[in-house]
Amino acid sequence: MEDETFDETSEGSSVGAAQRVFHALSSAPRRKILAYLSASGLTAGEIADRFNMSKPAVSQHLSILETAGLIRREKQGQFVHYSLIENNLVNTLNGFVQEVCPVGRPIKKESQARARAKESP
Amino acid sequence: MEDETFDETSEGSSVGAAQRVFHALSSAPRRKILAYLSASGLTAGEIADRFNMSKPAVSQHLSILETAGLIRREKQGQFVHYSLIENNLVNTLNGFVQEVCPVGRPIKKESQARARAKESP
DNA sequence: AAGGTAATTAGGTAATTGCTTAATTAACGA
DNA sequence: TCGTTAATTAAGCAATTACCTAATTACCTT
Repeated sequence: MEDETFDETSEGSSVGAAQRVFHALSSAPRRKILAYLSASGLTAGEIADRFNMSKPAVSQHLSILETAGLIRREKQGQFVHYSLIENNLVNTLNGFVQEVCPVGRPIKKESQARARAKESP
Repeated sequence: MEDETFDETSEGSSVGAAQRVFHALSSAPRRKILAYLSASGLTAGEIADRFNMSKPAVSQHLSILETAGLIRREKQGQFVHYSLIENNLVNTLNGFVQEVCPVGRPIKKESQARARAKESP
């Protein structure tokens, strides 16, 4: 059993990757940050400017997203540049859906339906 | 703009569907419940038996999952039968991934890869 | 109607979250 | 080297969460 997705109730080890990802996604500001980064990489300051929230607060959100493996941090001079790592998000969510809705059926169909809807409006 | 996914920062109305789903998923016990229900419907008691947690605690988790539209509650005599609603989960997660990783590309590919992996081991 | 079981609601508490402001670290430019 | 800007770390606080036990509601059986 190479599960890991649901075993994080057991107190044995640290928090588990899936738990980190789902926790990261449970916050509206953090999802909003992901959405911003999906368009282009941004510095911490540029991200903070888009929120009614102190810079340190945004910085914490960024660190949670980074720990979850959803974004990447790159120091460039005095700026810190953040960008999206799509893979972990897609793998985790998809893995979970596969677990809960056995076989790829539902999400594949939905995904295709949505793709069609976007192509032909 | 019929977004709604990221607008829940605005204090206008109540909590927003996506927020409820993501919050519901941020808890390991709740994800575990969904996994149990993916195999078959269960009564509240049968679910509680699978956890080292009081019945009322499990009941709360069930109510959060129900409010998020992820599970369905059906009273059958003195028992309460719970079962999965796949649609909301799939729609929300997929919608979010579409938002963050534009066009259906990544999750569709991943989904297919995983489906293949399960079919031919 | 009485007693038993299933489940939820109510009330309380310790731990965690999500922010704030102040202090610190690091890099740039004159 | 000094002042400025970018970003994080630190410290503190109000509000929320996640659980518990006790009480309640609903239904079934006799």
